[in-house]
Amino acid sequence: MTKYVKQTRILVAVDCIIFGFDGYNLKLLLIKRGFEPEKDKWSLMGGFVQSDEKPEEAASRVLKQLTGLKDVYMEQLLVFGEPNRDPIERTISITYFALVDIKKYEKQLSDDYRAEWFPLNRVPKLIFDHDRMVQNAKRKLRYKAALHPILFELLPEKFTIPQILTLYEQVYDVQLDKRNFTRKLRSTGLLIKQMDKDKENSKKGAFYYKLDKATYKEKFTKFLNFVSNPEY
Amino acid sequence: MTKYVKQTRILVAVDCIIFGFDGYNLKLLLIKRGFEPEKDKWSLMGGFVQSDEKPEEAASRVLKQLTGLKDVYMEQLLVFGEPNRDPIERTISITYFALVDIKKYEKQLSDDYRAEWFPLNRVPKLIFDHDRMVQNAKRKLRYKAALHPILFELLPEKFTIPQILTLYEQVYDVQLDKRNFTRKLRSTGLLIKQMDKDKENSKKGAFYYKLDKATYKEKFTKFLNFVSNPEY
DNA sequence: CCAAAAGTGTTGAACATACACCCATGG
DNA sequence: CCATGGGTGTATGTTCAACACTTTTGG
Repeated sequence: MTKYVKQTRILVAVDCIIFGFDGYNLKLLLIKRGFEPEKDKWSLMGGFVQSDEKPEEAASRVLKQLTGLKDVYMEQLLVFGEPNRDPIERTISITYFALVDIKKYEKQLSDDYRAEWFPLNRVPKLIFDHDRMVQNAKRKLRYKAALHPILFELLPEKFTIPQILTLYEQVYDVQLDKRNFTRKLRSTGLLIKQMDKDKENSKKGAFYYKLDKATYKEKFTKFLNFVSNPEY
Repeated sequence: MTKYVKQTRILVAVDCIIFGFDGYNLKLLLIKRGFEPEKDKWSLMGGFVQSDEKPEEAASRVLKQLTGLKDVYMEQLLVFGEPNRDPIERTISITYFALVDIKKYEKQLSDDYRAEWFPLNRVPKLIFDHDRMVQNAKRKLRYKAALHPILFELLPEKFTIPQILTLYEQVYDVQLDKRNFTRKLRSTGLLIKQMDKDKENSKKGAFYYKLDKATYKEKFTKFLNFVSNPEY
């Protein structure tokens, strides 16, 4: 059968907004662009969708290239498609956000792409419309995390309650009451208490917890309420 | 400057999942496809993104072509991009949902495209992956409408509380308590009571309301709670 | 006058918030 | 022994869900 005639074919790219949490700050992984235009400027990690590839496969591939990680939590966000967003040639970009455990990220790989983690409030100016992409992703992260337990994806396998608290405070830029927060968290049934403690951050030490994977999956679509009236 | 070499250019389309409400049932607007492949099969309304056009402009254009309506509530949903989803040539489709006041839709225009409204539970088999697109849009509609007052976009300028109740019941396929629902609705401050009544559906007659546009805009991003623990 | 739909009122339970205190321990 | 951060407990107000009754009017 014949092709669709007289229609414009367009370059399709993916761009990844990669969030990480180091225990203190929420961070964004950026790279220095290796080719023209805008060579050596800060940019999101991205790549073109190949001819035999689904967009989500392209996003996973790109993420793996940069971080060495697979099976990472990713979610499709907005498409950015203004005709002139890329000065070289029209390119439509599908954005994804990725939530990674920053400690699993292998430092040496970053050097290939000259990657760097930036605290969210110190992100440099980015190329093209990548600033808007980041804004949108931050907004979406807040929105989603207010209702679903996705922030656990940012934590290592073993984590403490004070760590989660800090994470939520970082994401929403608010102070939370640790007592009420702890109660809510425990009541979800998502946590399994471990026997050992993290003694790095305090003298008393804080118990480690693991995520109850079964409950996590089951309750993922249920609406939670860790943050009341979040701004997003 | 040179173009990006050796990359695949791909057809980019938009497909619109158009919801309407006739006072009794939630409906979907479909067309009979006018060209091969899959000519004369039921399909979503769609079109290719033109070379000078943003994707959202393409979606608005396509919607206007079919319904004659502009300034319609639209929202970008998922991108469907499997390499073989269109058998003729690879096409990536960006989906949008549109919420229209069914009464503003002019019947005669539909004939050009052989369009028809289908109650959501009687939607025929659609071409390609359009079934999945509809499923996704239904899910997203439920999700969004549980938290934000978007369903007002489906109602005419003047509407009654029993009408909104029916609408929510249709969307979530549940029975709601009219007393609790009415109280929640009134407490939002979104409604302005009119002096006249709709006498079509009951002997007593139900007061008309209008949407308070200012409050609507202001409260749009606030989380509401018309439906508790919605399935989505 | 009565059926059918609109509209108002009450109450107990669940949940959220605000706030105060004890615990463990490294230095 | 004390400063520091971890952890538990309680009282109060708000919100939600369950439920019963009155109002209006066309036929």
